[in-house]
Amino acid sequence: MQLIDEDKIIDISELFKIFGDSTRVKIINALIDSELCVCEIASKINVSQSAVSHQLRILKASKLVKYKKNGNCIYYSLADEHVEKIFKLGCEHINEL
Amino acid sequence: MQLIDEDKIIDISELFKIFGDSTRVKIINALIDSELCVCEIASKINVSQSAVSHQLRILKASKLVKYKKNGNCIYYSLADEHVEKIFKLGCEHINEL
DNA sequence: TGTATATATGAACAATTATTCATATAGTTA
DNA sequence: TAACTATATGAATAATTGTTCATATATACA
Repeated sequence: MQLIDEDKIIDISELFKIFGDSTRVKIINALIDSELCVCEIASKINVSQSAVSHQLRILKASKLVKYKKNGNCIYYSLADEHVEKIFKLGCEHINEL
Repeated sequence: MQLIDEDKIIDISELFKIFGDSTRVKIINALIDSELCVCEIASKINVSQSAVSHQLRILKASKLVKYKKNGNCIYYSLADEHVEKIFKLGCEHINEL
């Protein structure tokens, strides 16, 4: 007997799909320590501003990051503790292989 | 200061990529309850035998499932408690959105 | 107002990937 | 051995997706 219906399964796979790209994971990893603006993220993870912006859009749409304006910079941070939890569980698994 | 190097980030994203497909998540969900052979999985989640077999190959290669032979059936089960943990954390996140 | 900086976005392209279909392999049983 | 069942796999196809490049938008500051 399955407790989880098909729609939810798709939502879950969509969630993990977001974590399934190295640029996005780099962004998430960078934001664990502190909130950062777009160009700080780009330089920290060594990815073009455009690519970071495209990926932030996806992270934003999935509500995995939040942001606030400050001057003409936009500071991004992780949306909630779930994001870090999922990321860290992934780390753990990798470390134990 | 990042604690996690680039190689590991890629490994982590590769791991989540595996969870980022609904057929694979359906298989994982089906295997939480009990071990199942290929055709049982296929009929339980309503996906063709070939598609299930292709995805099991990927899950096997990532060491997320293990298997044993019994007669001419091959029974698959989740490799370790991490797999279920990651899946359930994904569920939790979805349920709280 | 004009210039510089920060961010977002559309289009194009390349690469990856999941499914289907056909078929191969292997074990079981009559 | 022959027929049947279970599983795996290669090739082809369609769809998705990440990056780049060019450019748009918006804010700050001189």
